[in-house]
Order: sequence, then structure tokens, then C-alpha cells
Amino acid sequence: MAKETRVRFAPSPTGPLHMGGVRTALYNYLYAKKRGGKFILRIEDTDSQRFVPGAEEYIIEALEWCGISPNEGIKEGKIAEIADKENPYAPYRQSQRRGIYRKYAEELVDKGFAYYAFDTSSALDKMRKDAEETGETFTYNHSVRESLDNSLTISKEELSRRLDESDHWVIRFKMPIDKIIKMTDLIRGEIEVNSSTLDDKVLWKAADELPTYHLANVVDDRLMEISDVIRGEEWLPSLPLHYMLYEAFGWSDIRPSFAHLSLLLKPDGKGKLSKRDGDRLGFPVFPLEWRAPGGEISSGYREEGYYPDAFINMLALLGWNPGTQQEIFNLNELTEAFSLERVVKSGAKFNPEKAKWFNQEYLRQRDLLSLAEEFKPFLISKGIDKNDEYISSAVSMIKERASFVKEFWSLSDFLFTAPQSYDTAVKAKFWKESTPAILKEISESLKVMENFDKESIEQKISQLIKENGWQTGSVMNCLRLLLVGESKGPGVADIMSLIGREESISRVERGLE
RNA sequence: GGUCCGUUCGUCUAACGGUUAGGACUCAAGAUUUUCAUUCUUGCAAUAGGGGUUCGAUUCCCCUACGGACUACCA
Repeated sequence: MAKETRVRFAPSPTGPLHMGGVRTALYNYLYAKKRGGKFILRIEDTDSQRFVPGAEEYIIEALEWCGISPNEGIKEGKIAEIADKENPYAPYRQSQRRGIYRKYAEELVDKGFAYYAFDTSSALDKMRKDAEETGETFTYNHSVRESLDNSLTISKEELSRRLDESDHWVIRFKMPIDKIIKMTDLIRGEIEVNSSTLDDKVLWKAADELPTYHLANVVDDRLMEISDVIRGEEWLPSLPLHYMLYEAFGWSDIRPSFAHLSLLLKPDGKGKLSKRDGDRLGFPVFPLEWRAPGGEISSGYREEGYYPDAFINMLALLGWNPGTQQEIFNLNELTEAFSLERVVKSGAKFNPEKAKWFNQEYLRQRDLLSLAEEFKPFLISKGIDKNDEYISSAVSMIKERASFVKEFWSLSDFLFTAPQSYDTAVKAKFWKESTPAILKEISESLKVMENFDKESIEQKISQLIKENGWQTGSVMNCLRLLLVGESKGPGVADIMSLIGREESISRVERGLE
């Protein structure tokens, strides 16, 4: 029987989740759902220095807004801390699992795959600096480990004495020499690395009694029975180390599969998309607005007016494609269509224009009543009180023109309030000496019309134009000018029928003055 | 510097050795429209370079160039 698919998203709570992280979470989610498996959230907070308050809550809220909440790791909106049926591997926060890692690190020492090291960080820094000055690079590996301050160079007695007397020591992995490590990546295929090029990574720190990423990650993936690891490309260089760790623990045959996702790149210039790019280039890089403890605010897709479905759809297509021409997918359709085989190997430059286009597509799919409901808060803030039917009609006239609901007001203000000023360019182009008399006549005719619906108005005006031999362009544009104030908007008859006879006539008469 | 990954229109991408190299976004032009927008039609625009392998390479191999990631007691 095939093993259950269990994937995890394992962010570090060092700040808000950015859109690259959301994409990684999304691919994990889709992969798990497609295979009827579990999508797990684990918080990797083994760096006690970089913890940012609020980041964890932000991550949970962001995933929820996107509609890709994990089905394991969360209890009542918070990280699960106590094991139960839904969350059998709790706690899901690594700082609360600290007790379990030390014995794994020591197991590796016992088996000869790791060793204790006492070098101080200042001593290591100095060696790095010295090497740099001579144009070399200092690497803590097989070439130097025998000459540094660690358990490979001291006696057993001295070792236990020093272990007891201070906590300024770490456990390092003893990377083997000249071993060809053969790895498989689900997206990139076979990869080979010679172990001699790798260094002796720290696995566990006595100072804070915490593991580093590598140890915690491998141990927890094993303990939580993760079947597939889907993570960012920045982890590809440490894949050989992780392979060696699985081997050292004797877990090679139950090692998860790995897939490394290419990075999201800046729209302009070079390099990966970073937190700064958003506000520099005028688009959000975060799903939700983020208020840093320091007070700095970064914009979010939610607050900018994006629909979560549109955001997710856009993100899914950034580095993956279905192999068909289809571009619009809801979450279920994405789940159905997704496969790691169709994930693109190269990095994707993010394109804000296309993101807007996605939102426009989703906005168009929405029904009038929902859009009217979304528009209401904007109207209320302008002090406007209209019923749902009226707002829906207004929305029906302008929804094709907008990418966001927040654009509705500037697109439809004249449907709610009379113009305050008139565009002089339009006036210069169409306004003639005869215009006031003509508009007066139209206005008088409107007063005595039986029905004031769109068709009747259209008929009446074109009839007048025909009978009197007026110029259509001039008349219609001037009429529009008095109703709207400028050269924009839906058909003149549409506007008049919505705002009503009285308001239409009053705008024309007021404009004539 | 070293290790690893990558490279098709400006951008996102399709083409699992044989296509006039396709689609989408953007941009431009035209048509429709009383305006703006929508819509429709059309257009601009790409296989990084050089060697192989092959009857035939975007596709397979090698080199070069370029880009990226990593190179912490951070993740």
C-alpha cells in the first residue's frame, strides 16, 4: 500500500510571509490535496534571536485568507501545542520541541557522524577574515577540522570536563571526504555533489539548547512522517547535507522525496523578490498588510482590493502551467490540474500588470449584488445612501471598466452626485452658440415624456436630433458634459434613466446657467 | 572565489527530435460606440553564443557567456 502523502509548510516566524512563501505553501497544499494527503504547518523558530512578534499569527491568517489552511498543526486558530487526534505530532512549534533534538545530535556523535566543537564565534570570524585577506575562503571541513578546537583533537577526559564547565559548544556534522552524493529532485532530476566540497554544519547549540535548521528539519520531517518535501530553491545547496543526515540516522530508505521550487524574481533588474521591492515598485509583496513592531507598514494584496482567488490563481501560474491554454482556475480546478512535473525550473519574474488582469477577470465573474455589497462601504464614506437596486444598476454600468472595486467610485461618482465642474476641453470642442437653446429644448421634452426609461429617452433624443437636423456628436457630448462633467461613462440614456427625470433635468438646467 | 541550479517574445509560458516556434499580459493599429471603457480583428516581438550527435535540433551532449541561490552557532 502506498504511503499517505504528508507535506509540510515550515516557515520561520521572522516576519510576514511574502508571496514567494505563499506560493510554496500553495504548491504544498495542491500536491497534498490532489493526492488525498495532509498539509501540515510547522513553525521553525529555532533562531531565538530573530523571532518577530505577530509573525506566527500573520502566517496563519494569511494562509486562511488564501483559502489554503493546513489540516494539521493548527488548533483553534493557533499553532497546536498539545497532541490530540487532529494534531498527533504536536507541538508544531520547534522551540517547544527542543527537548527531543539533543539526543538525535548525540546519537550522531556516538555513531561517529558528528563531534563536539568549542571554537568561539569570534575565533571563527577571525579565521574567516584572515582567509579573506589572503584571497582564500575559510571552510570548517575535513581540511581543517583536525587542527581546530573540537572533540577530534582532545582527550576523552578533557572533553567531558569542558562539556561540563561551559555551554559554549556545538555539535557539528562530520562531513565525509570524497563521497559522491547522488540525489533526486522531483523537478530537476538527478543531482550529484562531492561531499568534500561541503562543510561541517552545526547541528546543535549548547548555548540556547536548540538545534539548527538542518537537524530540526530532518528530525521533524521524520518524526512527523513527511512523505514529500516541497520547498524553495534556496535549500537546494543543503540537500546533500540532509541526505547525509538521513543516511547517518539510518533513515535512507524512508527518506522523503524532495522538490525545490525556483525563486520569484524582482519585476525589474535582478535578484529575488524582496520585501523592499513592493513599496519601491508600487505593488504588494505580502498577502496581508503588515505592521512591523517598529511601526513600518507594508501593503498587502487583501488591503489593495485583490480577491484571494485571483491572488492564488496568479501565484499558481507563476512557475507552473497546466499544459493547456486555460489560465483561470479556482482552487478546486487548480488542485485537479496540479502536478510537480509541470513546475517550471527557472525563476519567474513577477509581473504586477498580470496580477491586476487576474483580479479584473475575477471581478467580472462576480454577480451584481455581491459587487454592490462590496461597493457600499465606499459610498457610505462619501455620505451616499442609495438602495441595493440602485447600486446594482450603477455597478452593472461600470463593472467592465474596473479591475478593483475601489475603482468604482471614480468610475461612477456622477451616478450618485451632480458634477461640481465641467471639463473645459470638452466644452471647447463641442459647445456651440446654438447649444444652450438645443439643450433647453431637450430638457423641456424630457419633462413631458410618459416613460422615463432608457429606450424612451434614446428614442426621444434621436427623434429631436433628426427633426431639427442637429449634429449628433455635438448635442450628445454637451448633454453628457452637463450630466457627468466630463467625457466619460456609460451611455447618456443609461445615465439619465438611472439618476431619474428630476435629477437629469436639474443637472441640465443647472449646467446651462 | 568555490559548489549547485538555471537560460524560448519586454514579462509569464507552450512546443516530451520534424510546427509558418503557439497562447496570455503589456504595447500599437483598425472596427464598433454620442464620450470613456468594454468587445472584436490585426499587428509588433523570442529559441544567449559556439561546437558536436542526427537525415533533421528549441528539444540530447560539451564548452563559453549571462543570471540566480548557497557558502553563519539564520532559516
